[in-house]
Amino acid sequence: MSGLRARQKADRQRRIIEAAAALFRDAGYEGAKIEAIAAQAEVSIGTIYNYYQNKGDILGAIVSLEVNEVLNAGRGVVARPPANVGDALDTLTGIYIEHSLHYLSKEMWRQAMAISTQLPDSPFGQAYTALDRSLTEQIRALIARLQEIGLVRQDIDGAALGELIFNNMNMMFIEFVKRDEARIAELRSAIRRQNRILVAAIGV
Amino acid sequence: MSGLRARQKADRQRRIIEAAAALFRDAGYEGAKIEAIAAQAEVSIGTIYNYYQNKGDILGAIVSLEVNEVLNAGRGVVARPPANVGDALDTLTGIYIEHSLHYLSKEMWRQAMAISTQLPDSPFGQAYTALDRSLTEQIRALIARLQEIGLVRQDIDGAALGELIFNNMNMMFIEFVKRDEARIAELRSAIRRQNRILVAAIGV
DNA sequence: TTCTAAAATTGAGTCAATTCGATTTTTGTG
DNA sequence: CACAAAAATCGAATTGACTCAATTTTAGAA
Repeated sequence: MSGLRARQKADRQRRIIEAAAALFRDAGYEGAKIEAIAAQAEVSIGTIYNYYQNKGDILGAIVSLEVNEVLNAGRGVVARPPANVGDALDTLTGIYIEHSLHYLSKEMWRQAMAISTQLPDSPFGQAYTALDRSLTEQIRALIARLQEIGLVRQDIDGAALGELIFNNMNMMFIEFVKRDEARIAELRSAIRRQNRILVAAIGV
Repeated sequence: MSGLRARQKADRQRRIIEAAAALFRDAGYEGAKIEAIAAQAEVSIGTIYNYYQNKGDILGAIVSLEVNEVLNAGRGVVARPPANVGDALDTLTGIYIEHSLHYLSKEMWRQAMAISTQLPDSPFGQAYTALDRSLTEQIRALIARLQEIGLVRQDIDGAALGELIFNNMNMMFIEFVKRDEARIAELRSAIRRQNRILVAAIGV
């Protein structure tokens, strides 16, 4: 059986995440005091630190949920890509970007990115790096798929290309979340413009 | 005349920066307490906050010095680029990367990057964004130069290409400073490998 | 059921960045 | 030189993330 202790643990963890997500959304990351999260989750401050090493890790848990959803959504595109290199890249990129602000505000993204650079060895820092790598791998998989189909030249270094595309998209996304007034549509078209150079170079 | 007040101000500012730079280097960013910086600079805590909005801005002032040096070093390459697209990009990128750890440790870079994402509207956040833009502009200038010389095709969208190259390099640099064990040589060769795809595509 | 060790919770206390009102210094005017 | 306004300095008090030793709860053996 699943034991009382295990059940309580799962329940407390869920309450902490729910309380934190609500407060991050309403008050912002800085505005959400640990004391308030603890009160809302009906646990003590100490318990929160028993579950998470620091405030950033709580945000990290929420970010991971989001990015994993994005990765899932991307699988479909890799499996059945549009029959055109430019569209294929744009569709995958589009899924990433459109989903990105579903649960996380720009401020939450900024904090998450900052923490992952500041503390690359913390649990969240490592998880974030792993998520970035998964996204890179998914783009590489798309390119490999396009090479199989014959839409991308076989002699292209797919691994390097995938990383290049991811890095550029990611950097554009970072700039995007840094400017509150930046719009998703502009971000997508800027990335499309940059990818166009690559598309011309790698198509058969 | 330059007034007592103005002279004292400049002198205090210099002392704060010198004290902070020394302590950041010796104790790390987190380890350098504001109280210690104040003591070493022979000013009070309050005075430090009169000159800088927060601890991050002090680091920001130091980072700006460094990046401006890098930009200066880059001018020479743009003026007289190597007679080969791949080498031209590699030389400029190389200057950026080799200089980067001259005054700033990886930990200082991590903190600086984190702060610039976390607080994009703080004085340092805006300065950092401006520095990134200047680097992008310099790469664009190099490409424009290569187009003039006839080494890069005229019909290439130089602005988009420059941004693409900068974004990729910058993202690689971020990953580099996140891993203490990463080596400069590996970073450069990874970037060269990615640029190779572009070089093949844009050369005449 | 009773008891003990292990696991988990708790919140008062610590630490360091940042604030802010009182105090001091500089400037320029008469 | 004397003086008042402006500019700058100062550090004690505030704030909020995080720690840790004491306490409570659970598991499971006898």
